Amino acid sequence: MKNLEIARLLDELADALEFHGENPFKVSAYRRAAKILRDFTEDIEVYAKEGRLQEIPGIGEGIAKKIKEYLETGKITKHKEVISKTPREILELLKIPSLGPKTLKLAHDKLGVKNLDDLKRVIEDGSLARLPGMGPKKVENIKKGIELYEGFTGEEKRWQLGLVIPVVTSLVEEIKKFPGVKKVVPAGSYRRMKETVGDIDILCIGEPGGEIIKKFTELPVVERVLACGETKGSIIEKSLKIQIDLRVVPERSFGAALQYFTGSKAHNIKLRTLAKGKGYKISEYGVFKGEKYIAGETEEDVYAVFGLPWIPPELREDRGEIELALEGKLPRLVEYDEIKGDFHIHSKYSDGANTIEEIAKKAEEMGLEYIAICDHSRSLKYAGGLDIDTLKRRNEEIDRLNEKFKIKILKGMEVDILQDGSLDYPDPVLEELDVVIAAIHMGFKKNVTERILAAMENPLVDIIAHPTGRLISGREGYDVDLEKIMERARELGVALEINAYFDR
DNA sequence: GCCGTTTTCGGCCCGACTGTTTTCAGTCG
Ligand SMILES: Nc1nc2c(ncn2[C@H]2C[C@H](O)[C@@H](COP(=O)(O)OP(=O)(O)OP(=O)(O)O)O2)c(=O)[nH]1
Ligand SMILES: [Mg+2]
Ligand SMILES: [Mg+2]
Ligand SMILES: [Zn+2]
Repeated sequence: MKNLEIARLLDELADALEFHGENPFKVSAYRRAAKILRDFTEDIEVYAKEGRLQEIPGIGEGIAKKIKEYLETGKITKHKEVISKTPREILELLKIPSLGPKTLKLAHDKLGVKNLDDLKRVIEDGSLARLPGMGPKKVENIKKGIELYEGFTGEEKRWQLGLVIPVVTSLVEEIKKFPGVKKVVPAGSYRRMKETVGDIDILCIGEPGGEIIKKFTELPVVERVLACGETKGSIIEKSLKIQIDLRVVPERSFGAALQYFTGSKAHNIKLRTLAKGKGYKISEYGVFKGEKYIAGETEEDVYAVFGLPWIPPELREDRGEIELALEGKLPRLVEYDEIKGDFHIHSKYSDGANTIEEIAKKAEEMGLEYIAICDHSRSLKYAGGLDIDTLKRRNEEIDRLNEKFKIKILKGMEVDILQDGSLDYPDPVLEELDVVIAAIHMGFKKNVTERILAAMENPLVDIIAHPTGRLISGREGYDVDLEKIMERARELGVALEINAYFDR
């Protein structure tokens, strides 16, 4: 699939055009198209072949032509042209916080800055600070930006959602203790439950101009203060070196502000444009008609002004959710309280963190009806895979615990699919189990589709674990024909796992 | 560059923080 390659080129074209001072709306149009391609789940080449590119909102005549050109020739002439008159390393410098396209262009035109070393030189010799509109403080901020930039390694840094949860939870508790704070909630990509987050966004109710932001920037977890104003502040947090943005609004704006701060940006722009068309204005302070405040206390109120139901944050990506909401056709999402059990739990017998008893207790507290303990099988040595005797002992322990607990504890295993497609235990061992998950953990490149298909043919196999094999910010998925696997799984009644662990 | 039951031209979301300004530009959310 060439979606990502094309997205990268369009983004680079946008950066270069912006550097050269092109119309900002044109620049946005390229960026928007790049994002659409990056989020596109189908192969753009198929769309191109069928002549349907312009059916995609945000892709018009010009960009459709460029996509076709790339698919046919492997390049985009316009991109080549613009890049050829742009110094090779200069666009990279746009990643430096507080250095944007205008300043960069100025430094390039007036001082001949072409790369990071040039930039550092004009900072040190004072020439950057003497340019019109520049001054010592701006230069100091760019200098700090360079330090941050050199701290990121290579690509834009993002954090797995599960890794930031403890930081967010404890921070929210800290902020709740500030005087004058009524409510504190996480927003941004964290609330939208994205796989990874680029920062942490937190909203609170309080009086603007109070001490809240100042206190936030003085917390012990603060490594560096990036901004500190009346209604918002930004810091870098010590343990993860992640940026945290705090926004403060009054109570009557809480819903509008939560809507704004939850995003996504594209969702906000779509909603605000819709409002504007109907003669309203939406900001983080509320919905307004002229000067008049119409709504803003809750998110429901804000959406309701436009005849929309409340839209779950997980859907707010401008991927058609606003159109569906308008038609009253939003999909119903599975809620936590609908989850009846968990089929994939590792215990201390293999690489889990807890004993089966501890797990059962916790699961009962969570209101689950059943759990399946599915430890790793014997070949997976690095994850404490169980030999047949240990498995037997573990099963006996589960029998004993089932007498003690109300919750049903199932005997399961996550059995490795070996290189030849056979399973890691003989059938008589599998027959002792209530649940058999089959999974590939070794040989990701070798005949994955065939091996999974072979494993599914065994009538003792109930579930295929993590069928894509991807690790979020770790590893591309297996080279696997998922459609083939889905088709056969349906025929055989084998379940395909949706693994919700935060790096899967 | 994209887009359109008020438009095929002329708009394109809206606001905070900072530094450099004497009324605003740049950067960011
Ligand atoms: N209306 C509007 N809202 C924005 C804009 N940029 C950001 N926001 C809102 C929506 C975002 O979800 C929210 C937080 O901004 P972030 O830059 O932290 O983005 P977000 O958390 O969505 O993604 P991230 O994982 O941090 O990259 O602020 C913008 O240009 N316009
Ligand atoms: Mg964010
Ligand atoms: Mg943010
Ligand atoms: Zn596994």
